[in-house]
Amino acid sequence: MVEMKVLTGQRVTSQRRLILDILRHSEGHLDADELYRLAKEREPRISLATVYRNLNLFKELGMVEGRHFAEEHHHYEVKRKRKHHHLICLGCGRVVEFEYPLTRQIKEHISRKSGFKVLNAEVSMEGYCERCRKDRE
Amino acid sequence: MVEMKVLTGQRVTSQRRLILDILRHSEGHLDADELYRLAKEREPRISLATVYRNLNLFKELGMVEGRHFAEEHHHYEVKRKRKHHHLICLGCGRVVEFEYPLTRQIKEHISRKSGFKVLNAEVSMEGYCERCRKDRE
DNA sequence: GTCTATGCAAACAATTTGCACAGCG
DNA sequence: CGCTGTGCAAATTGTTTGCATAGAC
Repeated sequence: MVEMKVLTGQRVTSQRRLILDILRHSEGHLDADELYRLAKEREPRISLATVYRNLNLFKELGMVEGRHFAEEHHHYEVKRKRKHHHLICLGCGRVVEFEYPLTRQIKEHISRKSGFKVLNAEVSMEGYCERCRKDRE
Repeated sequence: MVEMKVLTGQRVTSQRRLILDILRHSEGHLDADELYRLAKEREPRISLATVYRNLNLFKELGMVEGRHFAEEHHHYEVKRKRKHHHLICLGCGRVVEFEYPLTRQIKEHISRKSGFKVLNAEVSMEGYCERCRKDRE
């Protein structure tokens, strides 16, 4: 199982396969509880503790990232190769991803000014999505 | 008291003055607990509930913003006029602010592509600060 | 004096942990 | 068949709430 390559040393259990599978097919933005709900549909005996334990494991292994968006949105997403940013709708809470090459120049500028070694840069934008914008009129 | 102007309708209590004062003099990045600790130094009878209640009040009034940085950093900061971004040190957790004019072009580009009405854009970068970088060698 | 804000303790919500058993390797 | 992962329930942590009293206006 190719996707399990990262689990070296760790055991590949049905629960772990299930959790990863859900994350992979979920457009990437789920909180622990939604994930638990979805997992129970397929495997009713799974426990919430297992979901948390494995999310933490996957984070440590670098397969999954936790994100804390503005107020009350703790999400998890599978790491992908292409770096992407986030758009958060203030109306419905929906999170949309977008790609944008955050220019090397910005990072270099900041590194120079701050003394930080910048590894990672992420933009998040807030606003209203098309649907919510219409609803607000 | 000029700084209290925003508290229209609300009462100006010693606790509220204290909390705002601490936030204002703290370089802006504190979590609820640190704030509580600092407040108790000056006013030992203050309660944690009061800290939370007032942080929420200040947020509603738009005087203070809550931020959730990568893993386990729920901070509050007083809103200032100049828009700024954040640099988070993966070593020591320190948060440093920087200014950078996030060009209107980026926002417009995104708005067009996504249908979102973008109100707000923020960059956060992760890396290692000068000190931690040296420690890691 | 009235009515909002506070302290305290109890309630809640989200996440973590201890233990005995299940099941991967 | 040994040892890691799981389910369950209890523990912990972060935040909110109800109630009687203090104190701003």
